[in-house]
Amino acid sequence: MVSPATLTKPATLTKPAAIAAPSTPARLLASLHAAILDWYAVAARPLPWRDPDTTAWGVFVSEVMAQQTPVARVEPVWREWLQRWPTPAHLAAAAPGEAVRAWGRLGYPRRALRLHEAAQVITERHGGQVPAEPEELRALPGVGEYTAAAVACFAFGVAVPVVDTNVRRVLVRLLDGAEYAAPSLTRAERDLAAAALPRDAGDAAVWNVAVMELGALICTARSPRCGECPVQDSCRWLGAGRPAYQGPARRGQAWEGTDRQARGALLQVLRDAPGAVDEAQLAQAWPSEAQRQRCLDALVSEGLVEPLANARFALPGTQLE
DNA sequence: TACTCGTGGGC
DNA sequence: TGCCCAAGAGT
Repeated sequence: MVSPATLTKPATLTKPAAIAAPSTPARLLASLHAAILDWYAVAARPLPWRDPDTTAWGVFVSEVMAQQTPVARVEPVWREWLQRWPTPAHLAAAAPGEAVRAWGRLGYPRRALRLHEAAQVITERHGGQVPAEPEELRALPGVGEYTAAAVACFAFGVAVPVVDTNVRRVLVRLLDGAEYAAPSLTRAERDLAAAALPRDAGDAAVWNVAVMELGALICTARSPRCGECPVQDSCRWLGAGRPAYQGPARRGQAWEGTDRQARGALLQVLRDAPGAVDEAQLAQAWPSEAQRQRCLDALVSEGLVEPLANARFALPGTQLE
């Protein structure tokens, strides 16, 4: 394989690399592979979607649910979904509002809607089978670069780099010596992840999930357990004395009084009601009228809420007679 | 690119 | 205790 560092581009298109991709010697890379794969073999959590019997659909659902949501919270909801909708066709046949309701409190409920849309596309255009190629997966609603790679790799064994927030943090600490990765995924990080991928396809699939697991359990964002890390002796960040992050300041997510809080309150009312709700019930959940109207309009236009007659509302396709 | 989009647990 | 952040995607 050609080292990314040897690829040449016109100077005008070359951006400064957030990560100075070190041309990691093959010998060091091999020892990192062995240490992390060995660690994963004994430390991996028994997540149900890692079971060899789990279908590609099960993997797909788990990856969408885990977007920005801790996996510990995903597990019980995932079990309910797979029992209720064991194939894409089962979900596609359900009302979209039922997907939103069954999403529960995982957050970002538009993911439930997109998962429902993806199930319809898979059913109608892919013969009910989750596609195996990253490019086909990427075309499905709610599937971005990460999820496409994750499903291709974990469900079908396709040897592509899988780069999530855990992988980014592990690689930047281990190989670049920084505490945190840049705010957004850079070209240099993609190159680094590709260069770090084991050549053996079988090892590559396990490597991806193993690095993710290392980031989730050991190389955590807040309080990394460096003393338990299988590659602590090779870590540039630890070796440098764990220097503090020097990049652009991360802005916190405002919450109190935001539209996100309002939308969450409104949708909770609709999730918890068996059928339609009226204006008064929504007003009780969010008294500010202007903001309530704005958020309700947005929820309707996004397809998360269905307006009914007489100023009543319901989850889409779920209103009772 | 920068911003929006939920929710809850750990430190 | 409040703040940070979690297997990102869409615009």
